[in-house]
This record gives sequence, structure tokens and C-alpha cells, in this order.
Amino acid sequence: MTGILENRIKSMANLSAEAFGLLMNSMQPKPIGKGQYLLKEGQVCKAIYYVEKGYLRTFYTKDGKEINTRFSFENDFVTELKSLRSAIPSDYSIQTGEETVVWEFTKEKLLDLYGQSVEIESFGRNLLEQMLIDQEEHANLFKIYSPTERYQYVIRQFPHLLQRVSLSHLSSYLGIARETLSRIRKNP
Amino acid sequence: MTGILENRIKSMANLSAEAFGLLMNSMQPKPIGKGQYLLKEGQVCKAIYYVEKGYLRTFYTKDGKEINTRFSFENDFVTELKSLRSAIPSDYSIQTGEETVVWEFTKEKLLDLYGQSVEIESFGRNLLEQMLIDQEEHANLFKIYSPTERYQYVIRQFPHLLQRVSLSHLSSYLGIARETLSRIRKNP
DNA sequence: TTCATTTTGTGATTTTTGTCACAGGCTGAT
DNA sequence: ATCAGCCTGTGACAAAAATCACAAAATGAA
Repeated sequence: MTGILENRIKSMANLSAEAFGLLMNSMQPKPIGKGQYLLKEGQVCKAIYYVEKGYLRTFYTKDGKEINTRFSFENDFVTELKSLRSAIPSDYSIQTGEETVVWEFTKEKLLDLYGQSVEIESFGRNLLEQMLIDQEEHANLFKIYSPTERYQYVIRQFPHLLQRVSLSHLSSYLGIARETLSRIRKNP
Repeated sequence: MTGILENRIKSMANLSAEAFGLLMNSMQPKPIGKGQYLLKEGQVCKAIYYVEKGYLRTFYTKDGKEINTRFSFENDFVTELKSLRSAIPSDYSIQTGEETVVWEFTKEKLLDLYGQSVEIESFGRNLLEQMLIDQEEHANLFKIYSPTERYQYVIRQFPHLLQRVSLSHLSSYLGIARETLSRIRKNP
């Protein structure tokens, strides 16, 4: 089913039938087993991914511990932009957290499409804008809210995070020790 | 002097002489006194700003206290994207921290230019990419590092922050109490 | 079901950070 | 030079969170 992706794309840019076809015809859905990697630290990121089903976890390794920097669910786009943009090794890894289906937009193909169609480049710009807004909001969480407030913000805004991501994984994403998060969860 | 801005733009996109002229001819540098506002909470953000001289401070007000979410120095581009994109009231204010000179790219004019020139839209996309990378890096500071480590990171990567921004302003930017930051600063 | 593995809850304790209060410094205007 | 207003340093204390250790619970595979 391509329906969700189609709608997502159409909601972000007014693509003509031609441009839309150009974009969609160059891709296919790609199923990936749970725990598989889309990108490993040290590799160069080659694509932007759209999550149709399942979810992805982006993490950084520090002193042997994994620190989760992002979770990407259905209808989200993900990439490791710093690596993608400059073709440099990534500091982060991207792994599935469930059985997942993604659509892969390779950089090569995207740049080609940008050249062929102004509308697709406009779509790319719109996508980046939305990603940037989300990221800024997330960064400000840490400046504005305490750990407890961050947890409350997440259960209000992103309840699926709690249902699908383990508490251990969520804790590093919120910058809180696992035990502390477990205690926060008990007391409202 | 437009030299810095010219170089910045040229380093981000290969603009033809026509596109470049189109972009530059529609703007002028704008001097702003210290402490003046480019945007106040509740207003709709209308433009992207390029800082030629001085610096800007973006902040959020919580319980009567100002929490700084961003500092933008010479050669940086700044806006309040969520407000700009959707024409909704901003949750943030943007104020100068010194005598400042900015170049104003209004949304209206930019959209017009995007329509006129693919190269300028490409420049816009490149600018967003860079802003997103910076923002992600900043957000991950809070997940990966402790307050002390965040301070050390900042003095290594952005020493000018310490020289030009007051310790009180810097503390909320790093998510640390003013007193704690003062103590961190004493002990290396 | 059973067992091994992973995840979560909880207590005790230490460490870190925040809060409050106030003194000393610096700055800019008169 | 003087003074008001802001910024910074510092002590004492309170609060919050991290760490360590281990038990309980959940999960998944055989």
C-alpha cells in the first residue's frame, strides 16, 4: 500500500501528476527485520527513509552505552543529514525497533530528481522545514523543562513512544537515568 | 560591506550571476540598536535574518523567566521557522544582544524568488539543511553530555559565546542554573 | 511449559544540581 | 566621582537525580 506515503507527499507540496509519478516510480517499499541496521556508525549515509510501518531508532555510542537520539515512526522521514550531506562517516547508527517497512530515497536519485523537477525540489525544501521545526521543538524541551516535565510532555504529545519503546531506550532519549524514569512514571 | 554575505551565499549554492543579483538586489542591510526586538512573542515571524554584525538572542518566557534557546552571531541565518512557515504567533522573541546589522529576507520576497529561480530555491534548501544539522547537533548535546561536559563542549567549539554572552544568559541556553555554571567555570 | 534473557521496580546511598540569600564588582549615566 | 542597576561569586542548605545492587516481572525461544 502506497496510500500513506502518497498522502504525506501531497500534503507537503503541490506536485503535478508528472512530478509525482517521477518521484514514486523510482522507489519501492523495503521490508526490514527487527533489529536490522539501515546505517551503522562509521558508514556514510546514502539515503532518506520514509517509515511506512514499524519504527527506527537512531543512536550514538558513548563509553559503550547507546544513547538514543531519535525515534521515527509511521509516516516519518529519517536520515542522518550530516553524513548524507557531506558524504562523511556517520557518528550515529539507525536500527529498526520492530518489523519495519521503509521507502528508500537515495541521495543520488533525489539530486537527480531535484534537477529534473522544480516541484520535487520544493517538496524537499518543505520536508526539511518540517524536520527542522520538529527538531527545534525537541531541543527546546531540554532547556525549558525538567526531566519530570519532559516525561509529561512526551506522554501528552507522543503517547505511542511509551507503548512501543522500552523504558530503557526512552530514558536516554529524555536524558534521564533509567531508574529515575521508572520512578517518575509511578508518581504522576 | 556585503562581502561576507556574498561569500556565505556563494559557498552554499552555485548561483548564476542573474540569480545572485536577483537575491541581493532585493535586500539592504538594516542596523538595529542593542536591546531592540526583531520579533516579539505573539507576533508572526515574517522573515529570515542574516547577521552581518552583532548578535541575536532567541528566547522563550516561562514563569516570567527568559530561557534562551539560541544565539546567532556574525554570518548566521536566523528565523522562527514554526511561526514563519505557518504564519502563526511565535512562542519566542528575538532580540539583539549588541549593536547589530542584519539583512532581512522576507518570506514574501523569498517565495517570490523561489518561483523565479530554481537556483535560489536550491540555495534555500541548502540553507535549511545546514540549519538542521546544527540544530540536531545542539539537541544531542543534552542527551550525550552532562552539564559540565556541555560547558566544556561550548568553550571548545564556540568560545565567542563566553566572551560575548553574559553568564546568566548562557546558563539557560545550556540548561544549567546560573550559580552552577558559575561554579563549573571555576573548576576546569 | 520451562528456562534463559531482557526489562523493569525499588531501596539505600552518594553525587550533582538547584534554590535562597547576600556581598562584592562592574558598567554606564548623570 | 558617584550612584543605581545589573551581573557574578559564594556559602549553606534543600531537592533532585545518578549510581549501585538486587529482586521481581515480562518476554521469547525451545
